[in-house]
Formats: sequence, C-alpha cells, structure tokens
Amino acid sequence: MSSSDKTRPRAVTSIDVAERAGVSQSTVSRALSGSETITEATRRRVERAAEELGYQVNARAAGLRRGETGTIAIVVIGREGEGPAAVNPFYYSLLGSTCAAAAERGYEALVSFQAKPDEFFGHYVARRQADGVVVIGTATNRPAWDYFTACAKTAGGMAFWGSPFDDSVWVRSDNRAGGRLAVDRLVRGGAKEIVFVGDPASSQRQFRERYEGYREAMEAAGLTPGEAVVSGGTDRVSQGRNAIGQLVESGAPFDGLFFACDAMALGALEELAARDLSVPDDVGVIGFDGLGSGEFSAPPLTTVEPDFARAGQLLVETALAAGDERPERRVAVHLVERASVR
Amino acid sequence: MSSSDKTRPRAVTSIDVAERAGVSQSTVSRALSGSETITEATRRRVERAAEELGYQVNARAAGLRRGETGTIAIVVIGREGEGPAAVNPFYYSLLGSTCAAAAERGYEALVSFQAKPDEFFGHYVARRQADGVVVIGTATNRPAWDYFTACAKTAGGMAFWGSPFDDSVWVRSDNRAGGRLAVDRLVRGGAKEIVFVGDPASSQRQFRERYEGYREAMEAAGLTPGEAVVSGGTDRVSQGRNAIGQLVESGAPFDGLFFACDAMALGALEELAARDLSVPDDVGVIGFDGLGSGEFSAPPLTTVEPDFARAGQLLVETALAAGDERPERRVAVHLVERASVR
DNA sequence: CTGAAAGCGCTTACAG
DNA sequence: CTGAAAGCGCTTACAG
Repeated sequence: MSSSDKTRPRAVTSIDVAERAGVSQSTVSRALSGSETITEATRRRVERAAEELGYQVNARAAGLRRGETGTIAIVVIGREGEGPAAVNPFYYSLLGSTCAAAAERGYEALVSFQAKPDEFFGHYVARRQADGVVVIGTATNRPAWDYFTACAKTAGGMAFWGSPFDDSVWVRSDNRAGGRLAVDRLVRGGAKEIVFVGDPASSQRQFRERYEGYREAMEAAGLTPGEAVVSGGTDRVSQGRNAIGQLVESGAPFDGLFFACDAMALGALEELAARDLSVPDDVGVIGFDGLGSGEFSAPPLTTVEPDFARAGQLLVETALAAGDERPERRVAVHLVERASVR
Repeated sequence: MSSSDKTRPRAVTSIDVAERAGVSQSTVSRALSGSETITEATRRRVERAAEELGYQVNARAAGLRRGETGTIAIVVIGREGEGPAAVNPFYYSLLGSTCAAAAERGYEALVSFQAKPDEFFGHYVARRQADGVVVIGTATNRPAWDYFTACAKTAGGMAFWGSPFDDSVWVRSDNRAGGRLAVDRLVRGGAKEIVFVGDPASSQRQFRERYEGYREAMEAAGLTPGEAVVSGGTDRVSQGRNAIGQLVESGAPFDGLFFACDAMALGALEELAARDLSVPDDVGVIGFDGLGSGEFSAPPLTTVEPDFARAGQLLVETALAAGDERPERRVAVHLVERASVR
C-alpha cells in the first residue's frame, strides 16, 4: 500500500502546468513551443509554473502528435562477429562528426553497432524511431551491406559510407583528388618510382578511386604508373606489412609508397623499419584516412584526410533529403603533413 | 491536388493490419507482441497481414502507452569548445562498448557530444526520451561536470565515467590494481628507479588512484616510491613530452616510467627518442588506457587497459538501477604486453 | 489571444 | 481467446 514501491514518480504533465498557471493545456503548449500568438504575460506565467514544477515536455508524446521523430539513426557496421572494439577508429571519427552534424540540425542521434546477421536492423523509419538512417562502416561485412542495401530499396531516407555497392545512396571522399594530392606530394619530395598499395578490386570501392587518382597524377607528372600491389592478410595492418615483403622480394625499385588506407601504411611502416629501410629518406610514405594513430608512428604518417565535419553533414543531409533533392555526395580531402615524406 | 506532394506516405498502422487480418486492433497488438493468450492460427494470420503490408510497430506510440522509453542516453563530454574530432579515442572505445551493452539489454542508445555550456542537456529522463543517462568524457571540462552533477542530484538514473567529482555515481577502472600491475611489470623487467608521471591532484580523479597503486607496489617491492612528476602542457601528449624534459634536467636517475595515461606516454616516447634514450633498453615505459595508437608507436606501448565490455555494462547497469541497488562500480584491468618494457 | 475537443498509434484493463 | 473502450501526453485545427 506504499505510494511509491520503486515505481518512478509520475511525471509532471502539461496539464499540471496548466492548472498551476491557471490556463488551458493548449496555452501551455503554445507558450512553451514559442508560438507568436501568446501574450508575453501569459507566456511568463506558464514558464514560471513549468519551472516551479520542473516540467519538461514529453518528447515522445509531442513527436507522436507532430508526426516527426526529430531523430536520425546511425548504424556502425563492424567486421562480422566482432564487437565495437574492432571498429576502425576512422569510423569512430565519422560517427562523432555525424552525431555533431545531426545535433547541428536539431536532431537526436540513435546509434547502434551491428555486426551479426541475426541482429541487423534498419527499419527505424518504418517504426518511426527516426526520420532517416545513416549507415557507416567496413565494406568487408557483405551480409550487412546486402541487408541495408535491400532496406534502402524499400525505405528511402538512407545514406551510406563504406558500402561495397555503387547503386546505393553513398557519400564518399573525393578519392581521385586525394590520390593526386598524395602523388604530387611524393613527387615534390623527389620520388619517381611511386607504387600504389591496395586492391583496386576491393569491396571498399573507394580504393579503386584512389588508385585512379594515383594513375592520373603519375601520368600528369610524366611518370609511369604501376600496377597496384595487392597483398594478403586478415586485416589492413598485416596487409600493409605483407605488401612490403612482397615488394622487396619482387626486386622492383621504389622510392615512394601511397597506401589505400592508413592502417595499411602503419603496418608497412613497421615492416619497413624491420628491414632497415628508412622513411622518409629511402622511401616516402603516404596513407589515406587521417587516423590518429599516424601521429605517433615512427615516423609520424603523412596522410590524406577527408573533411570529417563535412562528411557528417553530407551524410545527415542525404539521409534526410526528400527523394528529388540531390545533395552533394563528395567530401573534400586535404593533405595532413607529418613526417613520412621528405 | 496531387496525392503525395513530397509528404511521406502515411504509415501503415495496426488498424490496417487488423482490417486485413479480419481481427481487432487489440488482437494485432497481442499477436505481434508475443502474448501467450493468442491462438497460433490467429497469430499467423496477423503476422502474414503485417508482412504483406510491411507493417512495423510504431515504437514511439507503443512506448508512450507503455510508459517506457527503451532507450538510454549516452553523452560524451568534449574539451570546452572543441568538436568530436578532439575527443580522446579512449572515450570512443568506451562509447562503443556502452552502446553494445545497451543493445545487449534491449535498449537503444541516444548519443550526443557536448562541449559548450549553452548546449548542455541532460534532462533525457524528465523528457521521457530515455530511462537513464550515462555521461563519459574528459574531466577537464569543469562546467560540463558541474552541470551534469547538478542534473544527477535532481534526476537520478545517471552514471558517470571521468567525472572530477567523487560524490556522483561514477564507474571507474580498478586503478590501484592497475598501478600495481604496471610497477610489478617494470620491476620484473629489471627496473629499480621507477617514476610516476601525472598529477595526483588532477581533475581526473583516477590519476590519484593510479599513483596510490604505484606507491603500494613500490613499497611491496622494497623500492622507494618517488613524488609524482607533474608537467605543464595544453594536452596530455605535450604534458608527456614535457615531463621527459623536466625529468632529464632534474638529473634524477630513472629506469622505469609509469604514466597516468597513454596519451602522456605516447608524447614521452617521442621525446625519449629525440633525446636518444632507448626504450626499453635504457628505460621501460608503461601507460594506462589501452589506446589503439600505442600499437603503432616506436616501440609499441605496453599499457594497462580496462575491460571495456565490462565498463559499458556497468555504466548501463548503474544508469538503469533503481535507487537502492548498488551495482559494482570498479572495472577490472589487465596488462597489454607490447614492447616498451624489457 | 485563449479554450474545448479531437487525434497521433499504440497497449491494456475490463468484459464476455 | 477476442473485442470495445479508455488513455499514454502532447499539438493543432476549429471556435470564439
């Protein structure tokens, strides 16, 4: 018979506020939502009552009535069967700036990490939990992208970064420009035999674009672009490591290395050191992504970084866009100068 | 007069499903929520109708009626005036595992990055947007912690990691055990003159606990614990760098260094290299946090890492706990062996 | 400028 | 086992 057996105390409602202020519920709603049609005196009375009662608008009820959710769902795709600890830090940065971009537009961000097929969920819009959903993460989780690509077909209101498919609503770095930036910088450092490391046929579609940028810049510089070096390995870091072994054993000369992503470059830096090849003196190295880890590698890694803030904005914009609008989908990149190029 | 001038198509409701299945709305609700009191035949009929119509329960309406939100808010506090790009990667890992822990318990995660005083918001529970809120992030943003500590006093349902205050509902690493782990390892590597670097009076309360662990282990090993080395600098990395300068100039001998956090250790590693001090031969180095960047430093950084998954669980548990329950609040730590100790 | 009433889409006593 | 009705807490036409 106790009045509060660990039940939450009943929340204060707009009716309580109305009563205290001596007005109707409608007036409370208008006063608190900033309607123009309310007397300043009334508004103040209502605001004081709300204040005194510690009243906060019930966002859920308001949204239900209004028909908007004010929320955007962000799903981060991980490697199959691995937890959030295995997520590439690049996607954490992207997550952060996407949340910030959502907030900027007045949206809340509902985030989830999804890696296992039996837990895939993308029907946020249908369930009215969100007005749009952005999906980011590793291209290597094929089942996940199959799932979300199918979602996008029936649902709309989705934006992708990292999808292995070209037919979805993706947002990407300006990868060709990035490839050119990297090669030009290597050339300025005196390199002539510049090699691209990474698989242009990778499920990460952006790799091919980076390779194309490499080719363009090589040709523009009067140099001969080579075939991409593709190496095995379970993760990007060991792929980078293995690439060096492969390269050295092939006997092909090289004085500049452009990696399809920072994780590979970081692995390569270790292997280069192990083989007593000096960076940047013997060979210049540039990565792609702007990973924080590159600040502490030996030497610190020069890299091509997308404008994360802009990436977040574009992702949110795209997810929220009504069908016909066509938001820009390429994110500008810039070179982060550290110390792995002369 | 067009029927769909860029208005979202009206969502399918449970009434539509009821109609199609030839049952009442109540039955649809029961069938889809897995109520026991429904005939298998009826349930199947309803499920098929829902399927055909592409119906998804409106989570907001259901929650409103049920009085639960099924959501937990996670706020990440950043350095005053800086964006998500400046957030310590440690907190990204913690964010990831907290999201995962929420999902494990069937909760959605509403995340926001907050750094500026005019955008602080913590009334998620009062606004019925969440059933609890976990706050994580840098202790250096004092106004933010003042704000959320005040929130916690009136609101309940909150859990903190990183708060500079002791009186809030915090969850923390088992820092003393971590300190002991680090010192013991350094001793095993042959070090005798082991120095603690970091400010025990820092707003980051965990630093003091780590220092205490250091003292305990030193004494237990029959060694003399020294005063902590406190150095200036705008961020942890430069504090670490400066600590080395300070230490070397002081002339005090040292052959083992335990840093209050990895960011400081990483800065120190650079400075040590610049001064031709070899790690781990001249001096062993151990950090705290388990930062991913430590994998790529020269040498890779040995560090004390909390059990992130457990940290997330405890945070969620604490935020969701009804007043009287007292969830465990210490997270176990372990040593990640890399190469900065002999 | 303000109020009474309807309704957003569910779930859950209450009947039968 | 199923249905009719009420109600979660708002906002917004519709009146006045």
